[in-house]
Amino acid sequence: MAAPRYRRRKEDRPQEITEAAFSVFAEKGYASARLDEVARRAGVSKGLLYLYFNTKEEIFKAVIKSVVIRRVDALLDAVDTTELPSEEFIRGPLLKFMQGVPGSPVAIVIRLLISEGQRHPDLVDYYWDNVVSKGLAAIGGFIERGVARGEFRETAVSELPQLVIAPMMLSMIWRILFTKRSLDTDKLMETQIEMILAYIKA
Amino acid sequence: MAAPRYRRRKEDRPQEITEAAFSVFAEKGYASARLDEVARRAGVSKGLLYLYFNTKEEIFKAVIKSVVIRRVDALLDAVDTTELPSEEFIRGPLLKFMQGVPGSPVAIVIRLLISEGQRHPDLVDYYWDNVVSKGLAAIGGFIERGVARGEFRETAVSELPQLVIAPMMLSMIWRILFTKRSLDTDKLMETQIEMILAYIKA
DNA sequence: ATAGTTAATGACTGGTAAGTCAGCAAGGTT
DNA sequence: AACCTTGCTGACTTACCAGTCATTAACTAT
Repeated sequence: MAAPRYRRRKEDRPQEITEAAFSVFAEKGYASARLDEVARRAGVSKGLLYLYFNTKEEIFKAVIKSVVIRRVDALLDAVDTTELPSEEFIRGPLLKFMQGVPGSPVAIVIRLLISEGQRHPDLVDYYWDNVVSKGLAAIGGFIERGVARGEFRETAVSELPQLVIAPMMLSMIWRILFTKRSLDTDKLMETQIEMILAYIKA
Repeated sequence: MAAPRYRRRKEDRPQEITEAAFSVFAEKGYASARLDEVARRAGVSKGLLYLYFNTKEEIFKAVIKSVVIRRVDALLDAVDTTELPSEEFIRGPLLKFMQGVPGSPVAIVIRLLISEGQRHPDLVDYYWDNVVSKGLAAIGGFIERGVARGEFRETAVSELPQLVIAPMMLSMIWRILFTKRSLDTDKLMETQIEMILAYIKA
């Protein structure tokens, strides 16, 4: 007896589709991504996509959200529960976290958002609410905690946690555009951290 | 006698077309931009586009190049000819230049390159050669000059001029994605400059 | 004026890809 | 085994848009 031509796996399909879609969007961007290609990589027919999602845009949003949902909480928890002095936490776990971002799926999401954000403002809001605002608040709050403890002095950095992540952003863009040209992105971020610490230390 | 339906203006057309195309690409991105719309905004027929350019891609490249060609040289000249001490030049003209970038067409070009760069590597090379490598070399060389003069000490910053422009990159991305959320991008860049100067001053 | 040159038009074509749907078959039910 | 439900298929439809080209008309030269 022949193997069945397909298996019914209702539970697994959505994730398989979003994973395939992520890889296609990552390579092609939203507009140039072909749903036929998504279906092919997911090992299903194109029609099946439309049983789980209504439009290409809906697939896109599901992809973004599926990537965002993971990860961020790890950092937030660490910030809340760490026993380390502020300076050591910043030099250690925070720096390591930042250094991991440019090579992670988050970088691809950022690129997709930069490209398509204007036409999907609700997605941008979602990303803001779940990643950016939380992340910045965590870093900012952490610095303020250091100030309250007398470890740091009061500087503009308290209100500009973006300074901490700026080299991370540049590293992401660099990798997207200038893979060929070498740049020690780890050292870039490390140096920024050293500079900030030297600047704010009491 | 009736006004003519159109005027023949061979000299002006290419620029008019690239300006119209820039505005459409800025709003829609490359893939979603419609050449009918470009023609409409340029006040010409679609067929005319193809008398001056062979493909949509060629128009895109002309747009990028037309924006890049301007501007950069101003900074480079200033770097070469300034009489100011390094620290004052960095605090003054260099900071002002950087603060102007996120609101300029350069920011839109960056967005287009982030979106489309993977499929137009020659454009990325062009941008690298004419903007990024020159700009970074100028900043890096300027810092090294300060070191040579004894104004600055030797630090990792000499090999990482990207640190200077990182907040500028973040500011561009911020404006693209999070226009609604306020951020004092001028102060962000200013603080970074202060921090770097404090860090590298002899 | 007249003829010649070429900038410019706009209806058309061909290819492409999102989205549809009638039928099929996997797997459960009795 | 016969029947039913529904996950799944893939050929099809429809709309759109980059790129074409036969035609028109603005300008030039004589």
